[in-house]
Amino acid sequence: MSPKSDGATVITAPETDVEGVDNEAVTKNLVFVAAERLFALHGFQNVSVRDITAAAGVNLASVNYHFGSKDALLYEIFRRRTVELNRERAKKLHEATDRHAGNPPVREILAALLTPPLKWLAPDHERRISLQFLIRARSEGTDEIRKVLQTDVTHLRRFSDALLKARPDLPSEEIYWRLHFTLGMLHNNRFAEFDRLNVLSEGATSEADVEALLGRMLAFAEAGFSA
Amino acid sequence: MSPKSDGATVITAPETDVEGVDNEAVTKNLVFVAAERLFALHGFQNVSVRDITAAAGVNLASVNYHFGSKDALLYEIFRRRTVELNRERAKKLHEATDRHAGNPPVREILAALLTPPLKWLAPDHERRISLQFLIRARSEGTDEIRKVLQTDVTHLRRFSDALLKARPDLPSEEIYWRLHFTLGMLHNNRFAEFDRLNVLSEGATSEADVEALLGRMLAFAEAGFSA
DNA sequence: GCCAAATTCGAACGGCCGTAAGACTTCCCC
DNA sequence: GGGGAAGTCTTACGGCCGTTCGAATTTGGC
Repeated sequence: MSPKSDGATVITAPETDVEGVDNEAVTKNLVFVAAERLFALHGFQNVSVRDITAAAGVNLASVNYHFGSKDALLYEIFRRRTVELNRERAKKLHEATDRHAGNPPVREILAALLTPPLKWLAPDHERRISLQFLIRARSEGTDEIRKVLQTDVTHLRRFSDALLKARPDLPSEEIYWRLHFTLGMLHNNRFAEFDRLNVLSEGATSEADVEALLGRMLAFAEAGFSA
Repeated sequence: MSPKSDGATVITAPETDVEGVDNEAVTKNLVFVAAERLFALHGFQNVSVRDITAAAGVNLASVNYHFGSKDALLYEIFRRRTVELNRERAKKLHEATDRHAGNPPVREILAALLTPPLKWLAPDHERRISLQFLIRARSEGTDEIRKVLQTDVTHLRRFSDALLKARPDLPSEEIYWRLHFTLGMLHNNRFAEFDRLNVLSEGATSEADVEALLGRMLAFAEAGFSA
């Protein structure tokens, strides 16, 4: 990506802290934020350590000093954002469970799964770029990330269990497949796919209204589960 | 990917011809088949020209001699497989249109869109690896591929037009969004995602039965369009 | 204000990459 | 069977990559 420009090459006001507060200007945080942004926009393989440190305005050796390696940096960003996103989802699922005496309907379960990432997608949301990062990391990440995605399904199981309970009439495999389909819909929300959709619809579709998008996705997925 | 092994490192019986017949052992075809396979399994960036030529059992310079560059090789594979897949889809859509006096129902349109790629997904289908290649190339490809995907929507428009006609009651934007969702479901059919699903379902799901998978996807998507 | 630890810095190393140059071989047409 | 084109081979070039090293600098506790 070297020949390209990036708007602002130096991150002046990162909105994310690495460990606590008052470390906005700390090198480690500058690297974290710049790397997340560049990985999300251009992909892991297309961004070099030099690109990251240049964008962050720090020394080349910073990545290896603070994170150990480029791979470890990617993994740390991935881990933190995943935890953050899944915590929001789990909280929503928990609330829905409380609201419905331990057995929420399909729509509420799907809402708990889809609402947090779609909220992040809003144009002015501070996690907008993080969501793009997560989507990319899922398919372009390192072997370690891929292994974690395949191995650690504890978070996802909360949702499949809830769905199994909400639809005891369906064969369990059917539940898993429909969950798989729903996740496919979600992970298709990449900038590039939106651009393609906008060309196809000649501007009739706008992903800026995430509330509307969430409503459409929920309606589509819920109908799919009721098939 | 150099440290890894790949089962068979030398392609002995390629099932694809570059231009006509009787060129199974021709260098260009050996490169084409080996590259498609390696790109599909490991991704474009993780496969070097040396990996390809070694797997094909040909000289290092073959890629640049026959295709011009590594990028051009990727693009040629992408273009050929895309044309082939879209031809099958267009044929099915055309047949459905004939069968229904120019106005096929939603399910038949979706079947024309989904059946060819899902057929390719069958364990013994000769295009199984090609489909994985196409899915990967869509998100990991070069700038040129990404530009083509965004610019050339003529093929996709055949399907959106058919859907608009089948559901004139729906706002056009709604049609485009639901088509976008359906494509998301389709593009989620990667080996890695199947593995994850199998772990989650503890083996209850099997992607080997593509007929059943097609039926599930069609049912889910059709229900989504009927929401 | 001192000292040790933590951090930042400039510079370079070894390695793999895509590509090209040039010699050599094979093929095919006349 | 001779000659030119097409294809194959060896070799290496220039470049960017992730990482590391040792020196310089800053930081924080006393």
